[in-house]
Amino acid sequence: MTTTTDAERRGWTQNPEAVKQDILEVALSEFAANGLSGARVDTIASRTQTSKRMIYYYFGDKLGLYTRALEAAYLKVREGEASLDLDHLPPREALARLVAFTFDHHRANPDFIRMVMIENIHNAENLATSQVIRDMNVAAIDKLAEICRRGQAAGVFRDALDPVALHWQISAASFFNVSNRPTFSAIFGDDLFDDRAQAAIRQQTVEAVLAIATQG
Amino acid sequence: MTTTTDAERRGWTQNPEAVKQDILEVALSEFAANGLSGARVDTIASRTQTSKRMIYYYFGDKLGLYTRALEAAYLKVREGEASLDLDHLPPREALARLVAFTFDHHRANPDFIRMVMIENIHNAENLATSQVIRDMNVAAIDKLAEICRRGQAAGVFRDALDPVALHWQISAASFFNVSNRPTFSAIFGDDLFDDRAQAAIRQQTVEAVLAIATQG
DNA sequence: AGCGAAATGTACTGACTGGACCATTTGGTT
DNA sequence: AACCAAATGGTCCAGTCAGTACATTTCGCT
Repeated sequence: MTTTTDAERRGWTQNPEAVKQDILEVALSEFAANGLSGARVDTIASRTQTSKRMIYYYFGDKLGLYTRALEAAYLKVREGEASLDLDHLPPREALARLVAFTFDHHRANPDFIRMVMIENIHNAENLATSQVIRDMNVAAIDKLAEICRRGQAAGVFRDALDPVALHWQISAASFFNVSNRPTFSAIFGDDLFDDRAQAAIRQQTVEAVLAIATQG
Repeated sequence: MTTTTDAERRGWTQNPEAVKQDILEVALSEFAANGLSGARVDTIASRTQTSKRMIYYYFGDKLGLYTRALEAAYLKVREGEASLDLDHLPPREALARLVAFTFDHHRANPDFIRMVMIENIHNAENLATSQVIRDMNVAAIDKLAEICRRGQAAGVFRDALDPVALHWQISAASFFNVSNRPTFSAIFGDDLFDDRAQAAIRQQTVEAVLAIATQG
């Protein structure tokens, strides 16, 4: 992870990258847990190997730190998605796999979901300034667009099928499943969130998306 | 602040209910806009006809005010839903109408959506303590359960059809459409949120839900 | 016509919190 | 081996904000 092997002696050694990374990771979890205004810079600092001084040294201010943490969250999730290869599957199967994968992947990354929730509360003001994030996301939809193209060429998908609208459907289900779990289970109980029920929900979602995509 | 003439001074009539209502409405919009920790009690007070003193007099503390505002948001939305009568429609049409209505209704109540988002950020801790809200929501699903029952009796819906799981699907689409609009349009542009595109998304959602419900 | 409880106004405070300041150490370069 | 910029530590400050103390007004009830 870091080269802190010989750097562990004495109080501290200069290690800018490791310090930045340390701060970012703690900040991400703290912002995800408490929101932008709810998070405390002092708390972040205390959970770090370094000090508050370093936060301001590297990130300028609280908002700067938040923005970088947001980028880090997107980056981490998009990296996880990159491993998915669907080119060898026929269109319907590829789409089904993509939906199931997205569903599971969101479930596995609650911190990312929470960061996006928080960003939405703030009207995406900070995300809007990050070209990095926009590029990442536009790239993320390419995989889906390619599946749509193949499906239409094969005549199994509708002609009027907008990849963005389809992405919207997939995201809606996968995102909501994580973002609204607290209120949903407070009202209706936890039953829908155990592994068996989640598998059923996922299957339901796959079917719903396939129904939308399929040539009627 | 200003010299009080007799006319102005008369405005000082005791009117507890109106004062409470005034505070609640302002609080709702302020909490919805800025979140629990982001909202400022002083700002709420200043936008009110009354003073900060009254907020603490009637609501105890910030969290108490927030909880009451959350309840008010739920109440307002559930009232709007009550007007929907679907008993005279056949099951499939009733379900289609319910989905379309929910989609539009969520769109029309962004403050409610934002309050629920905020509550999810806080792990529904405050919602969990409010029996009022739980009752309201459980009642809200009755309408859907009745449609499911009729559809199954008529043989047009699947036997294994959980009303709660179906409600989950409907909510996911309708909620996400409002909650994630900022990030979504920051990344993919506003196109998906003009009236024409929204009508298409709504239709897509209706089809998706019908596909799930329909006897396969 | 006045008593008392409810309702309201004004001014204040104690704690928290983001951020700044100054001093010190490190490590590469000359 | 001296120097300097980058990196780090420790401490403090100035503004903000939730909440409070104290005083005053209203009004239903006798």
